[in-house]
Amino acid sequence: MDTNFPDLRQFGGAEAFLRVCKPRVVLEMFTSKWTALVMGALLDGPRRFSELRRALDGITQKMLSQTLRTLERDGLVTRTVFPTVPPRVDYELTALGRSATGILEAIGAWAGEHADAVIAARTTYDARAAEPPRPVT
Amino acid sequence: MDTNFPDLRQFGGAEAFLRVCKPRVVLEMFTSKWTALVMGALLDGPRRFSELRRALDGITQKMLSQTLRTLERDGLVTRTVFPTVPPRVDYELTALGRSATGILEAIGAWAGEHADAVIAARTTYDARAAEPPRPVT
DNA sequence: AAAGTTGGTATCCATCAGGTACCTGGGTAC
DNA sequence: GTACCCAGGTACCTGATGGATACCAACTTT
Repeated sequence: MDTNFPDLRQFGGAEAFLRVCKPRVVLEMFTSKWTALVMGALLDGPRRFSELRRALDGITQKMLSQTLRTLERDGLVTRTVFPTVPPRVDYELTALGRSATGILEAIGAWAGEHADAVIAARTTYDARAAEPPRPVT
Repeated sequence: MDTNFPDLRQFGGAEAFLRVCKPRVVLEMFTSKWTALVMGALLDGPRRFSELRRALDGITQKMLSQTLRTLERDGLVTRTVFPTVPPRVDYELTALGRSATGILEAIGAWAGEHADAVIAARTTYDARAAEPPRPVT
């Protein structure tokens, strides 16, 4: 089965390839700790900052605003400021953002089917690694 | 649209929730720099260590063996040692591992459709951020 | 005897994500 | 006066990730 794994030398090595690889860009959108959770909390519709902060019980202000800033920069979330008093800021998934949650659903679906197998494999592996070393007969 | 975002307080906060969240376990399988690339290089069939090292032009021995060790622990890859000389070690995707590449394909598919939009959004956002600050009329 | 091949491990170091703590600043409630 | 709400910003600290380098144990080749 000849799948088309690229010849990385043509890109100047793996490092250079990773910098131009679009799936990698997408993958990195979700690698940060809070991204998926914040997007999940926005699925039901727009939310304001303090609502999110409560929904994501335990997130710090810094990480919430940092995560939202990144999502906004990537075009996944809009930020709307109402110049009322007290100030109010709404965050809402864009169409792009909603479509991106499809990836999270795919991960969730696979996790539903296979996460237990992964966890079991880890347990087995760790148990084997902890065994007393073989006597060198 | 009432999607079922969990009440994190019931888990003792987001931090505690993340520790038991299976999609999170799966997500973290792919967060490390080389995982996806190594799995991609194994799609065509079993490969030995030095073949992978050449295919992943630029990866260090340490990172390759570390990544493979993690994949083996998660049950995605098997490691077969041939006690020949010089030593030979084959790595091969398990059925679980092959099914996990489906996630990478989903990411790749979404990237094909939307990565440009994300990149464009970033450019726009960065340009706006670099604008001279508004005069406070 | 020296050097190469294979598949590693050990050690040190730089970078960075994430967390803590404290700041702003206008307005309201006590 | 004091304290707290909102929506953040900023400085500093730490632990994990990953990279560079050196070393290793066979055994073969030159």
